[in-house]
Amino acid sequence: MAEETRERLLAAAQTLFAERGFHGTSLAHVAGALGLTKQALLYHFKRKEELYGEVLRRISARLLGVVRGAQEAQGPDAVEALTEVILALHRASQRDPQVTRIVLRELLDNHARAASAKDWYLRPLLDEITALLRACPGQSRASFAEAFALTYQLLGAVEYFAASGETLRGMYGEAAMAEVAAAYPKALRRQIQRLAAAG
Amino acid sequence: MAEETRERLLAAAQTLFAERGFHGTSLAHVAGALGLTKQALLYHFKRKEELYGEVLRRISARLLGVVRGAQEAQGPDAVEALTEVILALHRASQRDPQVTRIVLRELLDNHARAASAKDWYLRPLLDEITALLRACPGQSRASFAEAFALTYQLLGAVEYFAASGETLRGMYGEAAMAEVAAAYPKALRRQIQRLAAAG
DNA sequence: GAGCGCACTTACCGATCGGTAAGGGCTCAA
DNA sequence: TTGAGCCCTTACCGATCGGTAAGTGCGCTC
Repeated sequence: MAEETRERLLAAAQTLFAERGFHGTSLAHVAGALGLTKQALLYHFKRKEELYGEVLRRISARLLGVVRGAQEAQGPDAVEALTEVILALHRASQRDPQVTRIVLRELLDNHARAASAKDWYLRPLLDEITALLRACPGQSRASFAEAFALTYQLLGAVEYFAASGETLRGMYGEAAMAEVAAAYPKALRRQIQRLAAAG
Repeated sequence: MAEETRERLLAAAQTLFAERGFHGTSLAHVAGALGLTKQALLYHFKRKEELYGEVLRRISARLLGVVRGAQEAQGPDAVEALTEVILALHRASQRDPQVTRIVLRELLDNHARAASAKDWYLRPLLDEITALLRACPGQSRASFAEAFALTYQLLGAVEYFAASGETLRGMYGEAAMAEVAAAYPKALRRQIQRLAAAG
């Protein structure tokens, strides 16, 4: 079946793009991961950019799903919803660091392209978190810029940590980093509560 | 003079590595930025890795200089010193986003290599910030893991924002992002004071 | 002014890149 | 039994990659 091969190719491509980036990943390498030739890959995706674009599209849909899901699981309380959204992003990024890696790479590689695209694929995510933040009692009088700065601090804290995971484990050891990983969501939660609470 | 050419090659290489990554940067491209052939570059640096390594070495030395400088400019007050260190890193990353981009790329590309290197070139930076944090009254009873989590949240907030600058400007416009950039150090300062203060 | 070495060139190498062209084997319908 | 179409193959293309080998011109020393 073509559909199954397509899925497996996309999975292999996601792994390799995350690991080695767009330039560092060859079509032959992706196809080889399934025991196929690169022409089999080119049969399913006409160009390398098409393959990459499809990987990105699925990632962005999935991230948005994480955010929406966390948001809906909570009631209308903005602080709780914001907390759950950030923690859900943190959990997702820890469970599957590939996604974080690719998002970061996209930020680095295609900042020129992304800059001209008003509708960057992560923008809905940013806008939703910022809106949630401004709905919190502690930030009710915050300007867009102030709320956005806080959004980015939260997002940066989540994503940067996820991207660093493997390096940190190598540096400090598995045990020490397990402790840090346990402390991380608690610290995130505390930070959100401090800045979201009234007063 | 050889030394001057070497410096200019390193500067060009830094720009291109930041922009397109290790795999996406060719020796011919770096040399071409100076109007030279790639063999001129290979005369000064025997291998591509040697060029890249030298760029990394200078960046790490410079970052450590920023941290040490900010630390020494302050008195023995840990909260003030920590604040100044983080803000100095923020200013440096805003002034010269290339450095941030390369550090992030290194995190993504060489996590396997970096993981086996116990002395990753950014480790002193992490350790110093963590030590500063634990010297703050609000964190005096924090474990290493707890303090390290906070360190990484601060660092992530600084670096992720710097790496995103160009994309964000393209998405939200120059004016809006100028406001955010103005709000950012204030938000960082507030966050540090909240978590570092006694109580 | 002959010789020497520094800084750089042209010429070339094999490997690998993304992508095209053409064909082969398989299934299934008529 | 034949023909169509799907999925994948081998064969090949020009461009570009990092890197080697062998000069070349220029300035300096003796």
